[in-house]
Amino acid sequence: MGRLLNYLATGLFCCHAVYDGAVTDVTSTGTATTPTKRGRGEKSSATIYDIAKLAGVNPSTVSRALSKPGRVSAKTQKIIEDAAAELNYQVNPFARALPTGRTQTIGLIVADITNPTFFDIIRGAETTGSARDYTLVLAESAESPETEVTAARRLLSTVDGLILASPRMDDDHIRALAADKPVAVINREIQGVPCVVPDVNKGISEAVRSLAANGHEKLAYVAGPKQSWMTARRWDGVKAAAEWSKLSAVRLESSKPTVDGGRQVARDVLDSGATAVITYNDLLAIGLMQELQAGGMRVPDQISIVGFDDIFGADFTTPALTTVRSPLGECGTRAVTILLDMLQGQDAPGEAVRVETELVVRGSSGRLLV
Amino acid sequence: MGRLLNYLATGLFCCHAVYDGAVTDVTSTGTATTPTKRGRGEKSSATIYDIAKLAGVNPSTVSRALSKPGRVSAKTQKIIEDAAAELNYQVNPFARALPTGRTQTIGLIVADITNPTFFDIIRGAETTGSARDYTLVLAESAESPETEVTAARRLLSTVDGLILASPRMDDDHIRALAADKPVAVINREIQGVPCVVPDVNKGISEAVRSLAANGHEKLAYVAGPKQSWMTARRWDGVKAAAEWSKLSAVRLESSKPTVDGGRQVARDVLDSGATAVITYNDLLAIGLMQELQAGGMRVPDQISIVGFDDIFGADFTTPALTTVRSPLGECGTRAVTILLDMLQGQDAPGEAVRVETELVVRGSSGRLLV
DNA sequence: TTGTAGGCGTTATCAG
DNA sequence: CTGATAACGCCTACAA
Repeated sequence: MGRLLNYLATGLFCCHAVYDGAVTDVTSTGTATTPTKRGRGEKSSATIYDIAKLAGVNPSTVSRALSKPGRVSAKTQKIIEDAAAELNYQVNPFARALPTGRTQTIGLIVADITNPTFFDIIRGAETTGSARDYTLVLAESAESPETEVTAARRLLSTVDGLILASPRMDDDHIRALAADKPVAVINREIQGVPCVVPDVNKGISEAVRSLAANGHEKLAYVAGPKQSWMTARRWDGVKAAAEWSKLSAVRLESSKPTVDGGRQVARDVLDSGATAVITYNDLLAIGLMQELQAGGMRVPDQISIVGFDDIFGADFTTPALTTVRSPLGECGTRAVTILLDMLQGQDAPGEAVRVETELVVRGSSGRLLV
Repeated sequence: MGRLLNYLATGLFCCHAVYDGAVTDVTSTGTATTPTKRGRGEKSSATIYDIAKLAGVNPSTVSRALSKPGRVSAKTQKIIEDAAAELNYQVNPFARALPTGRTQTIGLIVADITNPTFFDIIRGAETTGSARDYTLVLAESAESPETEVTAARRLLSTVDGLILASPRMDDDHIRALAADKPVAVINREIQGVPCVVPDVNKGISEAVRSLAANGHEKLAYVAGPKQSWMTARRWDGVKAAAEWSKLSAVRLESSKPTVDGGRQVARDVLDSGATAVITYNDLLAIGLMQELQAGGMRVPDQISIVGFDDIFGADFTTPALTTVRSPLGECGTRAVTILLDMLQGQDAPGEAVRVETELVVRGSSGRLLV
């Protein structure tokens, strides 16, 4: 029954009119040597056949003129363009995609649309994509590896290339996708697949050094989701930098990488005795800070907090959040660029593209006032 | 030259292999009565022809079995499904879209991806869309009416329905789009087009009443972009509520509806002598609050600030922002629902769908301490 | 340079 | 219930 309604609904589409007409035509002409659809008063978009008729040339010539200018005499070119303009012709992307395989779209899959981390990536991708005339198709995996593969497979068949932001599925799945069509990965490094990865080391060592310089000796790292490739990288970075700066570092787990998760981990942070905390992301940092402040702690006098990413809103807090900024927007941009370059035949970059992270010092970190 | 590269790039696509083979086939068979593409070892997705061959039935039967189950005998149905599974068949959405007109996608155009207001809308739309098996296609208009029409036209030809969030183009353009395909508008009301609009009155009157109850007598409204339909509605609401509560209300202009714009308008706010401010959106409120606090004002003791929307991060500030919440996510959801219902043949709702706004009292508003 | 004639994968019509 | 077969709109060898 849903089906029926579904079917009737096509009445809303312009092309339905075509059908009605086409049927009549066929019964009368038999062999449709003249695929001419005559004017159904409506707006139902014009085809290259309409243009051809109006310009007095063959449809194929129209196709050539419109898709690869230069393969047609300047004169007919103009005639055709004028006709196209007059009918305000628009290519039918689907019809073009069929023989061509190209859709002028790129897909982006994010783990969680709710997470502001991805906002910048989305924006970066949309902006640089549409600058090169590509449309962005968005999907979310809801942090589930399974949903992610499904969504990826579905998308992959409709787009020219796919971007996976912080993917949760395993490496092999990703490689399988990449074997089909150009794929770029953000926030994770996978051999043989083009990746854009913030290089956490610079930012982290800046952060740890700054903390050490401010008299901190005991550091805690609040980790993110276990499946996250990044949470491990960041912890590695923190460990290494701490060692180098002769700080002790302890790793704490969070239930989820959100403001709420941050609140919940406050107890553990306190118990750990650390005077400085670096969190897996800004959300955790913000939640943690709120909870600690609510408990009477003074930030940064008694405890310093450093977040990660510099998401939208990180500077809304009081004190504003010190954080290791990942150029998320740039990641989106770079990923799209890589994809489009591959689409033009260029090789994928041999190894992961690294974008710099940097410490953004704001109010939530500073000297320890015993 | 870019063209050439472009062309070569198709080698990356699975379907290129089909071409190579097809060409060979044609030269040998002449009339392609057997459109059979034989196995090109690759993964290049299977077609209903492959299934048909494997199942020993006609392609058209496969099509029926797969698209509208029930029009085929239970037995063959199963055979076909098994075959499809074995070849892990996936429909080609483009091929399907061509005769059908349906693409299983809906488009969403936002004025500014940068603006967190839209994040919730995007999320709501993506979520409820994909729950009903629709994919979201995203585009931005960069606040420009022209870009918006262009993007809209381009999108419209590729999607089943279109959502316009806070559109900047004029009513007639929108009606024209709506005449072609189902269109839903968020944050603006247009006769004859399905709209989802937060009903500001409830939230605003709550806000103004609360302000009045706290001893405020002079109110300022910081307006948003001139082209924004909403900025006018909100000002209307504020004026009316103020009158009702016997407050004086003055309208101030902002340069842009951002944190920065909020900072810049601080001077005017001070000069106005108002002790309470309602801003067009949260961003303005946050910027304004930061600037006032930087200048030594105490919020809310000396001045109360009320934002609009309750965007992500509105509660990161100190004091947390009091704001009139618009259920943006719900707007996205509702818009998609309307669209999909229309796609199923239901009528568009006769008049604008109103979603409730409500005052969220947090720390930035309160009693005036002279 | 332009016209001719398939074919891309699906759906839909019309016989059987 | 199932098989042919013609569209859908566009692209591209190949021939003229």
